[in-house]
Order: sequence, then structure tokens, then C-alpha cells
Amino acid sequence: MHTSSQIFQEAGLKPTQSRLEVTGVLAQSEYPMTHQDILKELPESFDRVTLYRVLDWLLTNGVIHRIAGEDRTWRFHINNSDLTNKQTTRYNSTPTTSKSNKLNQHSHAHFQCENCGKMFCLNDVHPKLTNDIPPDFVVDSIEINIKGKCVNCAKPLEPLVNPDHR
Amino acid sequence: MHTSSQIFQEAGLKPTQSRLEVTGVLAQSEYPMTHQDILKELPESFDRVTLYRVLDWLLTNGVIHRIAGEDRTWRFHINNSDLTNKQTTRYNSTPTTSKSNKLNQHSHAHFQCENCGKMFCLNDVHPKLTNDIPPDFVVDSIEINIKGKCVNCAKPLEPLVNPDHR
DNA sequence: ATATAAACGCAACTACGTTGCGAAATATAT
DNA sequence: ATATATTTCGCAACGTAGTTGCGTTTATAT
Ligand SMILES: [Mn+2]
Ligand SMILES: [Mn+2]
Ligand SMILES: [Zn+2]
Ligand SMILES: [Zn+2]
Repeated sequence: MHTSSQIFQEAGLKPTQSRLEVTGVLAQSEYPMTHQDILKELPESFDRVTLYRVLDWLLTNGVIHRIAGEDRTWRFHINNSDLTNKQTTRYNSTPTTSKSNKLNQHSHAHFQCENCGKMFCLNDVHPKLTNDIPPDFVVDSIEINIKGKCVNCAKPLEPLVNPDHR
Repeated sequence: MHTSSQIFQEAGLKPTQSRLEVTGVLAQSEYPMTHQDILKELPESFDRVTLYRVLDWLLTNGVIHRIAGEDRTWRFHINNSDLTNKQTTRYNSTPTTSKSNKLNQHSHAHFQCENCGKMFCLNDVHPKLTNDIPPDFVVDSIEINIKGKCVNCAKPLEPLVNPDHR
């Protein structure tokens, strides 16, 4: 686990009070958060436009990633500092350079519960395409959004019967 | 190719003037269209709220599907009438029933060009996950959004040299 | 023909995100 | 240390996709 200032230091990024506060909030959340979610965790006085700008900045500097939920509002989540696949990812045979890869890229799937709306990062689930995408299309990133019911909201299908008792 | 009325008839859905007009527009477009795109193709008098409602209705009745673009506005596209994989799709081992599968499900990837913003349906590219998603998560659908540069916007990497001439 | 329900049209509203601009803070030059 | 240039911040106004409420029209049922 890294502190916010460590994250900035390692990436050679200029920290400010606002940036540290926001990053702090995001670092503590297991789940991607909406702008509102984040704002609620910040001091009353924190300006909402500043938050938008800080999020933009964190985004372009690779500190966080964002996912569009079913409600079409962004959810923000801190990037994994453990560098799993650090080299430029290649899908198909087309080499691509990402806009900002100072910090870790994020290339895992996301799950959003249709019942409670909560979003989950499935850090182990990565995209794999059954078919090559058409040639001449240059791929920068692949986003996977899974919809369904989360652990908490999925009802048990049938009461489980202990096999020993049948 | 099906006419709008045929689509409704086959699916046992009640057509109205508005529904037919909207479906007609969507059926003609190779690409997913925004609400605005569609409105522009409709008669001047067509009410924008009616369009929203028709789109909702077409959506829940499986006539169209929609994809969230990078700009967080929906793009709508007619469903493929050729029934490729008609049976309920199963990912992992979890059986799921979709909210509305009167008509064809859509389970192909989408590509959005970061340069021109145009969206493409990659009808042959289907999701495949490297890892099973966590058990107890019930999957309803998997959405794949690829970002990059489309055919028109991707610059040729090097001028091609005719091998016969070297 | 009358009653009931679905679809439509219009105006007002909500919510996320953006833009403009002056004030404050931070960095750079002399 | 002081002056100057550059970023960042705070506030108000704005833009736009999509929604809601409600009265009117159109279709369906008896
Ligand atoms: Mn994530
Ligand atoms: Mn499509
Ligand atoms: Zn849930
Ligand atoms: Zn393009």
C-alpha cells in the first residue's frame, strides 16, 4: 500500500493539497467512486469544480482510471501500483502507445450490479478477443463492462442441500 | 434485410407511426447513432421526448441495442436479425436469463475512434475472458468497448514498397 | 357509442460536466 | 528579497443528455 505522496513522488508529479486529499480518498476505496461519492468524503468546503479538475489531472497522469457506469456517470478508481503488465500491451499485431503511461495501465474488467448499482474491479479478468479486430484499426485500449448481479444481490438459486444427508 | 414493419410483425410487437419511422432510420445506418443523429434524420416536427420514449421501447423489446460512447451519450443501433447465437448465452457456468430476448441478443464488440469519434460494430468480435469472474456473480451481459483509431483515421505506418521492385 | 388504456406533445426540470474569469498560491527570474 | 510569470483554485454561469408531469390525442375493448 502506498501513501498519496509516495505515489506522486515515484511518478515525479507535483502534489498539491487538493490532489493529495482526493487521491487519499480514492486510495481508501475498494470500489470505483462517482464524483459525488468522492465529494462526500472530502471537507465540506472542497469545491466541486476543483474536484473535476483534479480528477482530470490524476487521469491524464495515470494515477487513476475511470469507467462509465450504466448511468453514464464516470466512476474513478486508483490504479494498481503493483506493476503487473508494464510493457506496452499489444492486441492483434498492432503496436500502440498509450496517451499516458507514466503510471500503471489498467486493463481489467469491471462489473456493475444491475440491482444495487455498485461497481467492482475484477483485477484478474483481462480482455481476450475471440476474433481479430479488422486490420487497419489501431487499438489503444479494450474496456470490458460486465453487467449482472453482485455477490450481495444474487439470490441463492436453490437452498443448498448437504449431499451427505441425502 | 428486413423492413421495419417486418421486424415488428415477426416479433409480435405493436407498431406505431413513430416507432416505424425511428426504426426505419436506425435500420438504414451502418453505425450506432446518437439521439441527435437520429433526430436529424426524422421529420422536423418529430418530438425529441417521443424519440427518447420510442428508443426506450425499442430497447426493452430487443429491436435495438445501445452502447455508451466515450462522451457518455448513448448510441443506438439496430439488432442483427440473423439469429447467430439465439440460445441464452452462458459465461462461466452461471445460467442467466436476459431481461428481454424477444429479438436477437447483441453480444459483439464495439470500436470507437478516438480521432473522429465514429463508432463501429465489430459483429465478429465476441467477448472471451482470460479468467473466470468470481463465483456468486451472476453475469447478464458482457460489453466490450475498444478504443483506438479507425480505418480512415489510422495513418499508414510506412509507405508500402512493392516487393517485386527491390 | 362509451369507457379504458396506450402513445404523444409540450414545458419544466434534474444532473453531470464544462467554461470563463478573477483571486490566490506557487514557481522562476533578476 | 523583490518582481514577474505560471499554475492552481473558487465561484458563477452555462451546455446538454436525459427525465418527469400532465393534459391531449389516438387506439383498443365492451
Ligand atoms: Mn478498475
Ligand atoms: Mn453493435
Ligand atoms: Zn449488487
Ligand atoms: Zn476515425
